[in-house]
Amino acid sequence: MAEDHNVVRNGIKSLLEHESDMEVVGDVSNGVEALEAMDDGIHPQIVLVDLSMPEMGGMELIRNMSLSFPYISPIVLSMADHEQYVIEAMAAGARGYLLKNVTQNELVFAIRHVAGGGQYVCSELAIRMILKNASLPDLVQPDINGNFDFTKREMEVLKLISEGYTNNQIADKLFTSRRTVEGHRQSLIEKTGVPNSAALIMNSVRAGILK
Amino acid sequence: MAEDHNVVRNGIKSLLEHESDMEVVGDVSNGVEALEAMDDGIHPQIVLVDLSMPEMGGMELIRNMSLSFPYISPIVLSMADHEQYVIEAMAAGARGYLLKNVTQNELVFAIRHVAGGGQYVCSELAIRMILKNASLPDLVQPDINGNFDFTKREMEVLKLISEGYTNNQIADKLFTSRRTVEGHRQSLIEKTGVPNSAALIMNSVRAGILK
DNA sequence: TTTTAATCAGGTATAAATACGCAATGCATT
DNA sequence: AATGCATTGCGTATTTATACCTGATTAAAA
Repeated sequence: MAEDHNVVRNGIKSLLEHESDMEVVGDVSNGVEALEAMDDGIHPQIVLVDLSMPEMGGMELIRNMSLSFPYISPIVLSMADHEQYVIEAMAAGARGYLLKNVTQNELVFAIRHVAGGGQYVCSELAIRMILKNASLPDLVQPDINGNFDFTKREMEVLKLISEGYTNNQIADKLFTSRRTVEGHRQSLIEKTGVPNSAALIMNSVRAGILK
Repeated sequence: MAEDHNVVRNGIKSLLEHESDMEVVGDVSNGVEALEAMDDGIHPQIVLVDLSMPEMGGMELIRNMSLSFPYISPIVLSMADHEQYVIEAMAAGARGYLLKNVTQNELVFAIRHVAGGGQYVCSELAIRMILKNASLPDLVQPDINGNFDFTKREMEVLKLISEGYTNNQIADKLFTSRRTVEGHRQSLIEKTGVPNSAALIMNSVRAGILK
């Protein structure tokens, strides 16, 4: 555990020690101490990391850890419920992100889940982010899609083109002939009024047809 | 439980009955039967709902439930990992969404969490949706794609490629030779580790390099 | 100062895409 | 029954892209 508030640290510590399959092998109050402990051979499966700590904060600790000790999984345990932090932390190498108001059950589950190789964001944050970020695309895209009318087959071909497959490879995947795929490709290009496949992809992404 | 595959239903059922605080009070194989059971007075705290069922599917069941039995919490348990389904289901009134490949631990935790008034989306889906829909361009993608450092010239060429120009046309615009442009194009493709220009564009847009 | 990286450029060869014309099938709508 | 449309498929020709190789110049970094 890396957490600068003693009360919090000890509270969570005693909480976890009640779990028969968990053991707190070290607790430090900032990132520098955490790295020192790991250099000294303390290599836990999981490190619970607070974001705001003196000396070296949690984000920097995670970045350092993922370079030096990639097999140790950091889980952020923070009060900061800014969604950007979640993204940033996960990008930096965190395997989980928990708010400090999670229940004991969720904390324990998250630790086991990450220890088992999973990733976890606490449900409160996850739900909020999902409903917030995903509601727009759902409403916007159907409208944008309306302007183009690609057929099902053309959509399949379009997707495979965007993934870099050649006409021959696409033909194999769709169990049809190269010439047919060529036909679909051309019809895609004609419909979008674009000179070639690169521009077709660009256009389709902009129009929200490709994700 | 509302699930049309007997084996699945019975498997999960026996799984849950091992939990001392859980009891399966009814199991049906489609939405109509589920509503009938509730009309007959069977009012569980939680209903595990499969999306694809005959007669009445899970989505419709959830919509009906949230009108007639708002105090019963539906949790989707489905193989469908389309992200739109998550949004749709939650909007329809589901309090949770689980993929069928969740671990027993996660299933049990999710049920308790929802029973306690929370909402839950299984971590696999949650993580995927969060990282995908949030501002990937700035934070996540650079880490995933790693070695994206295109030079100024490469960026110019990349932009022109995305606009559909051929190597020759690009050469004219940049007052250089076709061969040089070809070189830049290849280096772009190599750096991104992608097979051709269409995939290059797709990748660059996703990474937020092209806008 | 040596080295690295970017930009430039040519050669050669193959693979792939683009452009055009043509036509049969199946499927749904009118 | 007829119409439109999607899907399928072939042939031919040209253009473009891709995959290798090579090397020169310049500017910045080690």
